[in-house]
Amino acid sequence: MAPRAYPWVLHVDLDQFLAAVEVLRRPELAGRPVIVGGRGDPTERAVVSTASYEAREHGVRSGMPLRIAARKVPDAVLLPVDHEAYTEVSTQVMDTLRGLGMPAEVLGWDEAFLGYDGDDPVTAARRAQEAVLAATRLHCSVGIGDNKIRAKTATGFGKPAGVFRLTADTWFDVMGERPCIDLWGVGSKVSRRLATHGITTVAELAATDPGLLVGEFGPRMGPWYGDLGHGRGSAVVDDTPWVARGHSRETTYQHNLTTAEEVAAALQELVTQVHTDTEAEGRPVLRVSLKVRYAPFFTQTRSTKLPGPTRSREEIAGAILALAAGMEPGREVRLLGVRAEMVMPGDGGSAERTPVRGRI
DNA sequence: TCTGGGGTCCTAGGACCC
DNA sequence: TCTGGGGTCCTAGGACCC
Repeated sequence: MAPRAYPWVLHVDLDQFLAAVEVLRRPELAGRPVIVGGRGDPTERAVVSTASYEAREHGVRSGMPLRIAARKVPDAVLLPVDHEAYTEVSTQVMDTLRGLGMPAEVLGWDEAFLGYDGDDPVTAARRAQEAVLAATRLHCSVGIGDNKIRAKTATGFGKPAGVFRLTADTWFDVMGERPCIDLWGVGSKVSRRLATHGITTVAELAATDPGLLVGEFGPRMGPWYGDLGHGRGSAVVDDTPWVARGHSRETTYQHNLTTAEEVAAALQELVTQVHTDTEAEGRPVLRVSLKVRYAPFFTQTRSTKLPGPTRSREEIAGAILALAAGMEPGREVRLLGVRAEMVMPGDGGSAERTPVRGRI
């Protein structure tokens, strides 16, 4: 199906996805606080990926250091992240959704937009929930909106396992008095910058002079934030398969690297991983970047355009090592990362991009 | 409390060219 | 001797999301 706008957009979001998958294969964990993150070892440098609702009751959140989470909930079950397992279940979920006859735009492991062209979106949402439950025994929440922003926002009010509808007519009743940071795309930094202009709620953001927002955030982001305040956005659901612009691998080392030899060996490993990822797609690499996080937590990135597209591991390694030559000697390294940007299919590597912010 | 990993897009400044 | 204006490319950094 060619991407097009739909009168209704459904946003399907699995409830506590990683934790739910773990409980599925270990039913004795049902009802217990389950925390999935890192290698499941709270003494390591790692963070929480997903916590079950029982663990969230104790204040555990995604992104929290595993050590802190374990301290908050001493009797929690800590489990390692199992990418393969989640990918497999995610594929089942997305195939199930596509089987409903609506286009599905997949957002990650556990989320998708569906386009619905009919007059009973609530029934369509219930059908999606039932189908996912029947196929995988997983519960999901569904937000219904007249565009993607409102559908995505609605989902939060439907959790867990519910359905919620949000449209232009109800947007300000539901969201108007909420803080701007509740908006999808507004984080802590932007919310603070808005606050310096006295803008703290969604309704205030919507009422702000667009010129002020352009002055503060630039010609693209300014109008984007203004629209966000109104809940305005695209209703186009695009189910064409995702094509990555690049691949990256990074590692936070359990013990800081201290010697040039350690750094060189670690970079070779990361280059090999990234090269394997890009080769899996058979697409040449055009640009590489090196990310270095020095202890205690200072991050730098360096990137370079390659002389031409290449599929050679050695050429990529050479470019990364050249960038690494600029590293500060003698400084302990907490993290190293390597990224490779590939030529986009059907493109010499210089074609214009379709901006997602303008599309969503 | 001490901060993962894999992605995307936007902005800004400098270089370079006409 | 002091110095325009616009366009494009490249790189670094910022912000956000799942």
